Amino acid sequence: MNRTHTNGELSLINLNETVTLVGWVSKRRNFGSLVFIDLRDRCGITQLVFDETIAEQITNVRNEYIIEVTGQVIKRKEANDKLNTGEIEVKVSTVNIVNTAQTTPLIIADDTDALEDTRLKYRYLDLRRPVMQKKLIERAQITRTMRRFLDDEGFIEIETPILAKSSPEGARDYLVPSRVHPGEFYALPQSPQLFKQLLMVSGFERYYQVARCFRDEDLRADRQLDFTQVDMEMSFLSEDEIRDLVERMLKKVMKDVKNIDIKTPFLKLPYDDALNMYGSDKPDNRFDMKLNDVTDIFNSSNFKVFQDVIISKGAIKALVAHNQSSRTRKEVDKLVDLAKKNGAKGLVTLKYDDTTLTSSILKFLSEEEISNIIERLSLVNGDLIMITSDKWSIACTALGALRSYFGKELNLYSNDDFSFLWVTDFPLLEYSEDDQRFHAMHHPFTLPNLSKDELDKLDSDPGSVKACAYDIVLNGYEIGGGSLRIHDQDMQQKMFEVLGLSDEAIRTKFGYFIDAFKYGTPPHGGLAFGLDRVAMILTKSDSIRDVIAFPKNANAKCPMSDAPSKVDDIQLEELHLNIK
RNA sequence: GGUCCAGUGGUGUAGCGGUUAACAUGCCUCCCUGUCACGGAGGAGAUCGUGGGUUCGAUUCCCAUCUGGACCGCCA
Repeated sequence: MNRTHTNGELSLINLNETVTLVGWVSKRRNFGSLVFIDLRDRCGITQLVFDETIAEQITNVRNEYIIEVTGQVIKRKEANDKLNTGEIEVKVSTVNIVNTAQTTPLIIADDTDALEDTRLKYRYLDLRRPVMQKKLIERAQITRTMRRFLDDEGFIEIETPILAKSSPEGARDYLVPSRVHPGEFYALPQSPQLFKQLLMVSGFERYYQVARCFRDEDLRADRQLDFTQVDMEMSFLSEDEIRDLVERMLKKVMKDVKNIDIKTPFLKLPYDDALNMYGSDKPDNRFDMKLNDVTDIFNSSNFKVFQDVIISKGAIKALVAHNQSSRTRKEVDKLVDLAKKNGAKGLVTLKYDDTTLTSSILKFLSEEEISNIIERLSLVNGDLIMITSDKWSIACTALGALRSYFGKELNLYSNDDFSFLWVTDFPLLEYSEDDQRFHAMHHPFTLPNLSKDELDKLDSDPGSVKACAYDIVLNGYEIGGGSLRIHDQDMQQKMFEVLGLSDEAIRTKFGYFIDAFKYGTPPHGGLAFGLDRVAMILTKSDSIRDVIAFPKNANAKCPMSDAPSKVDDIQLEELHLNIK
């Protein structure tokens, strides 16, 4: 096609030029012998004018037809300042209908009224909407900027296998049956973790990959079955050096993609502080409203609930919401439900009006406790106080959920703000009541923050050991995480033991990995970004699905292609599979 | 696995024991030379997700089921 311009670029500079445009008919406005058509392509919209000499030729043209037109660029009588091309229009002299279109099941416009289910079923039409195109284009800009930055910093882009070995620690694996080896399976990678560490053993020093990863777990607004990580690994760098490099990369991304200058270095918040202050290991610090610890106030409380927690060495945490004391019983009950949903056994609420505390539990509290609360929480009239008591981490996260709720409900932050921070000093291990053993909080290759002669702490008090691990958080989302890795084979062996893996299990699952460490493994570490989440936040989308071209729905299905689907018996037979 | 919410013309919603099932938009026909969410006149289009129950009567109430969404569990 001989188009001379896209639909987003013509302006008064092109006045009187003869141009040829192609595109989709976005809208037609008919005045009988005078017709306007908004012609759309990925670059924008240009208004076409058909006068009485040619209007007849397009009487059958409908929305989403593709037409090719040639005409003269003329100045509009009245400009449309909503369009880049709003000062001009093209007076059409010849028109060619390139293709017709049925009426679309959804309106191809930014403010379509279709529900997401319909949009996903006709995703190819949904993606025609300029707003969706902008999101995917912005995502591509993010990836491009990251690639360029990493290339410039001496990173090598290396692809690792999609068909890999199953290592059932962590998320559930997607399995792929082997035709050649009956009864054996590949696993799709949850991340390229082991491969990238082996690339460090190989001596590439700096690796990255825009890697597809797969986890067979239930979906959420910010979680898909297959997703993309910008995966990086580096040798001979300290934690601080890695974080510095990542900060420079994000600074460049924010500048190139959003034209926003962000401040570096980012705030570094140890895990314990994040939980204590924000009730989350991925705090949104665009607004303040911090949690308060009030455990000591109730050290000798007569209130049974608090007593029990004191005895079991739990914590009592309080959250204060200003100007919320007028909430109705029903509204407060909603808050209690929200706290319970997030792990709390209950929630005590108090109101502070006319310099007086009121609450259903007031009768259990001493004068001293009451005055201590007022002082500790610096209460002012109109405050609503929420207190919960439990195991430290549960008390924190339950109130953290309430904090998030208020942040959103009361518009305590602006969506134009982008607040990055690091969460550091994660616990190395967390105890699983279900399995009666410790699990790696990050993964089993994370370097414990211990000197070599402190290693016995892994046996004596494993829960207290911190990891050389760090998450990068943006506006309350974990957008990336990483760690220094174990590079010493004895240490790695020790880790596996602590995690309760038998020698045999270690051998079959990670034998090749352990072996590699015998041949001179450099100190190394890295980080992986959740590209989808980064794109979601930067494009101000509500769901990760908006920045993925063809996502699955919450039920792990593709409404468009209907995947997953049944397969032929012959295929199953070839794969030596029987479906029960 | 669990909790909550929603299924009504193509699309998005209203109605919530008796309605000619309403509105917006889209679609079709006609009129219109300055619109850009064009305007005007007319028209077609819905077994109210499915199955059962209560009732003289169910789109409306109840139960089950299916579908979709949010969240919890889960996501090293």
